[in-house]
Amino acid sequence: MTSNNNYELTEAEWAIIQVVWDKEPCAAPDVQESLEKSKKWTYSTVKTLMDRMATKGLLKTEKIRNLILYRSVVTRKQAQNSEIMKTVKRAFDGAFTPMMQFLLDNSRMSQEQLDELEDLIRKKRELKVS
Amino acid sequence: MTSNNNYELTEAEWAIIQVVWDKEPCAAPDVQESLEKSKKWTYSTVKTLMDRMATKGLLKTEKIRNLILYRSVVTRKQAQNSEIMKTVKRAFDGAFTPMMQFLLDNSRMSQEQLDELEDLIRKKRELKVS
DNA sequence: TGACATTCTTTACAAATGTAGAGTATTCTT
DNA sequence: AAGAATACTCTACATTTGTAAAGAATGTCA
Repeated sequence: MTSNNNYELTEAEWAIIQVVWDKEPCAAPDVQESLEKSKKWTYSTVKTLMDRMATKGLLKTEKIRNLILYRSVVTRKQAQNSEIMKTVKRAFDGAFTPMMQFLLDNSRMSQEQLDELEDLIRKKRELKVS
Repeated sequence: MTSNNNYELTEAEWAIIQVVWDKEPCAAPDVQESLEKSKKWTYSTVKTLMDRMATKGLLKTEKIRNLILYRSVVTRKQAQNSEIMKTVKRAFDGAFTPMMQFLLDNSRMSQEQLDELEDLIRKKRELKVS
């Protein structure tokens, strides 16, 4: 596993790939429409972004007649992971626990969310033991 | 509290401000020396970055004779917070718990770290109750 | 006071990112 | 088949980010 496990997406790329994950395979006009509300990008803009993403290897394409279908290459999980890694490296000197701590200290979480979290920890523990 | 609670730093800016937090007030040559090992930036580069940061309001300056002292304007905590916010918004649709879950699932944490975490949760609970 | 050292200022330039217009090719519809 | 609609390609341009050279200003020391 010496693969390049790093997939950094820009802000705009995040917006795009979210839609792709949701609807792939999909064409550029689809994506443009989906984002019409939130971003106000023209077709041109979306298409340019998507093609750049394909060049970068974030998306792959398949041409069917006059239509180009896009699919994701990186999974949501991979992208999330890269994003978190970037943050923990930049802002927490690479240390996870301080980052978690920060999250706990600074996010207002409901009783239920705290329960959930404890549960997750418990499960993680069990995995470790077995 | 309608203040602009958003301080996004670039990669390079993170490197710089970490040093500033450590040694402020400090001058550009100091920072350059501190980063000599990790980054291989020339004085020019560092100085340019710092001045841009001052323009953006990330740092402030005070001129003493021929020396310009820099200080941080945003605290580490603020910057960390912005960084995390960015990630949670981009990659987790703004939802904290899924992000935590992701962290738990995907980071290998030691037994001790899990203990620590549980402890933090407990403390958080107590705060809520009281 | 002249030479050296230090720090600053100005300017520049390439790559990445965000944004999109104009024109072309293809397909559909009547 | 011609016009309308759709999707694509090519080109462009401003801003931000990373990186730094060249030269001016200031301070220091013999």
